[in-house]
Amino acid sequence: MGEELASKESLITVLTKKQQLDRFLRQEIVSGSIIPGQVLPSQRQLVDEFSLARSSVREVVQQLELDGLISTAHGGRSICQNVMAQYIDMPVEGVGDNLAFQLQVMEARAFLEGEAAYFAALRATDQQLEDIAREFERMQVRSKGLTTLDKAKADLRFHTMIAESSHHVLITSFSQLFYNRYFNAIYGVLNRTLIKFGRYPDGIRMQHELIYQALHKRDAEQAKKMASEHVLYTRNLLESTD
Amino acid sequence: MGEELASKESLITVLTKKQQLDRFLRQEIVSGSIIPGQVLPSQRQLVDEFSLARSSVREVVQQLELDGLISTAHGGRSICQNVMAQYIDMPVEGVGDNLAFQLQVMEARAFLEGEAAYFAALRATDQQLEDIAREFERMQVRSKGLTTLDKAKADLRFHTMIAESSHHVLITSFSQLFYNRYFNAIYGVLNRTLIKFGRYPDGIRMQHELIYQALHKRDAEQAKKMASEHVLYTRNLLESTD
DNA sequence: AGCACATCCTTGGTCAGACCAGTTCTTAAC
DNA sequence: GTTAAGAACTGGTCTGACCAAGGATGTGCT
Repeated sequence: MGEELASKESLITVLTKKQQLDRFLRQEIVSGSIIPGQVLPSQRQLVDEFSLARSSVREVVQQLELDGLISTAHGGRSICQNVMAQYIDMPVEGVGDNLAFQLQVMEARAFLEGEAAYFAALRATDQQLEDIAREFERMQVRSKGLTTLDKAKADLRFHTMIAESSHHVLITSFSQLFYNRYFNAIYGVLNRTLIKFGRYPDGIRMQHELIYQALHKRDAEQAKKMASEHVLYTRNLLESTD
Repeated sequence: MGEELASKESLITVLTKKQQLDRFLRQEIVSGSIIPGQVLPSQRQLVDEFSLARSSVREVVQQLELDGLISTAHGGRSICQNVMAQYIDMPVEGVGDNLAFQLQVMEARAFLEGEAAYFAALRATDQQLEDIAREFERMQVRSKGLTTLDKAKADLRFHTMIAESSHHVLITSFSQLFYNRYFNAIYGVLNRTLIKFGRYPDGIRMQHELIYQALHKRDAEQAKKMASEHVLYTRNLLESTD
């Protein structure tokens, strides 16, 4: 019984500085404060901030690398890795133009956008909401003079910012991969709607606004609904061009 | 997969001393040169033998610990901690022989095998399909002279290869844990069928072949069906021994 | 003898400071 | 504006030291 007490005490014992650093970095990554692709604080910075020897900092950082959460490069900075990247390998090429495939992509995207918006509404910083608002305004102002490709990129950026604001490592990671991988498919959707209607439907602009408003009010359910509907709207546009 | 990359690298670049030490220690453990419970060379010994700084030795040793291969104790020696033992030994004694438990295991396995086969049909590399074919042939050729235990291991290996071919992290991870943890239960199934019928029923061999054929044709639905049926067949055999 | 206790040596854990070898940002020359 | 040299980073490794926690040893006592 004395042993049990002792073990309970061990649960209470304060974290060592090394453990604090480990927990801090993992928290930063998992919570989305450090987004995949962003750099981590340098080891020497961490030495100062956590009052540790660099050898100890290195052991923590090295473990993160072995866990696949970050990558280090001799001479360069340590970079937060996309945790999904190692698991996802989409081997098929050339399917970006396939309509059925594009429809599938939109299905997945509807779910993803919904989740991203949901968490973004809950967890986005005020700064991030401002950034999203600014990006949204820019999209409208410049919408006249843009090519379809630029439109697609702007659309991508808008949704990427929302995903990053979710502070959810899985959503951020997956959306990064997703968008990069299937940009062509998304671009194809915009192109088809342009061909069919001669211009981009007003619905898209309106939906973007509804999404932003829900985010601004931090109405998570509404944000999820709007984001999901937006994608499904685009999906239906796509299907109707068939 | 990681092994392939690592071995390819080793053909090109010379191993660093750190990598040499890492490989040496893992080899000692995996090959059984260092038996579970035995002590590892002290870090200072390794410093001398491999002409490394102790900080570098520590980084290697620490990784082994985090991989669960060894345990370290402040002031004491580092001790080999073979991972296999912890999974193959059943946590609760006698539960491996419990029929109801075995039936439950088979239920779960039916689902798992189905999913694994489904994704394997879609995503296995040609190399992996060849490996599975070769393993399948070996199972048949040597089937006469094998003990029940060897049979169970071969069966396990066959299904493990399929799971790994699924390229699906959840399936792979779970099946690894699952198989290791409930190996005894699976072994019990084979043993019961042997006791009841005096030999292994032909159905199993045939079903294995059907699974492989579906994989070879990359017919995902068929593969899922065959794999699931195979396990349910074994499950029914088990139940009929009651 | 057998047992308890203090001691010393070895071990793993941590630290500080240094050097090397790459990368990245500045800056000055063109 | 471009480009090339260099300064100022970065991560990777090394050295040598100290600390704290076993484990072994020896001593003293009963």
